[in-house]
Amino acid sequence: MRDLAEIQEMLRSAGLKATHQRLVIMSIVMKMTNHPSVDQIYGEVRKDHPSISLATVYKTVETFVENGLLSKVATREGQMRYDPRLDNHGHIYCGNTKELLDFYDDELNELIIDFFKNRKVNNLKIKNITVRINGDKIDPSKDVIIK
Amino acid sequence: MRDLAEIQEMLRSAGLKATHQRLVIMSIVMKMTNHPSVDQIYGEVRKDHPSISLATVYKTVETFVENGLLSKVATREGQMRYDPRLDNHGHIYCGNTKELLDFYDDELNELIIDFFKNRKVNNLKIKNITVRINGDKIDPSKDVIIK
DNA sequence: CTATTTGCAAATAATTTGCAGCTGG
DNA sequence: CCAGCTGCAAATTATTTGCAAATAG
Repeated sequence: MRDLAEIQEMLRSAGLKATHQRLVIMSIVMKMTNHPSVDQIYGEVRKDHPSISLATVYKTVETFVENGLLSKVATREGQMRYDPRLDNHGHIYCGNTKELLDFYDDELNELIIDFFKNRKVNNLKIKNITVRINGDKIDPSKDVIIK
Repeated sequence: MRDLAEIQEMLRSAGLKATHQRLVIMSIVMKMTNHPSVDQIYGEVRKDHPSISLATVYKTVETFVENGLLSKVATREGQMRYDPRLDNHGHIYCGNTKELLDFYDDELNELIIDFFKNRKVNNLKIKNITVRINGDKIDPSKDVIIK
């Protein structure tokens, strides 16, 4: 768990004012592991800080994305989710539970990087390449585990 | 270009009534190569068939997706697009032009299938695995080519 | 002090719904 | 004929915007 001073520093070095609202929102998003939607973030925020508005949550997470502090992912159904992890990773999307899960696999990353070294993609400046596994959880009360 | 009789047959064998609206919409989606949005489909539809309503286009493409005649993909920004191709393929998304392009690469498919043979994904019924390349077109007037 | 940021309420955009009337088989 | 489909308009949902008041640095 990161403390507020650290988040404050993170915001400053991104050139953003470290407002109360931003500190609250960032610390909550970092606590929520599973790619929350704006509504879910707002739901958490309002518990302790009911005066922070929904519009502020929208504006704030968008600011974070623009400044590279969060990334933004669409689910298969087009709902936007926010992810505090910025490094290269894949996603697992469970259509039945609507969960969007990170998955890390260096071997897969390497495989894909190697693959595209041998292909030439013309007229495109690649920002990133992601692998997404879509499926349904068999037992919704248990976790998905890759090994 | 597929003819109407063929589409009619396709609808019937999916257990759907071959209505005028469905024939028009399906033939237009099959003509549009680059993953149209509902609005883009509606834009084409109304040229020749101004009496077909937007709501009908929404309902119809959704019916097609439910019956496996089209697939539905969200762009990185969460906009829904419809794709007449159902086989396994990757997507290239150009952030600047908002184009969503199919890309076929058997070698990559095979690589990924092999990779997941050696991984065990527990508690998930996998529906599909897709690779998405996100980037920006360098020259928006030219095509992206992979070779 | 002042450029940014916030909260509110209203605006916009995308999609869904209820229901009466139409139509394919 | 009649279950399923369509068109319309209204409802819902998600997100954005304009602007006056608040505030970080």
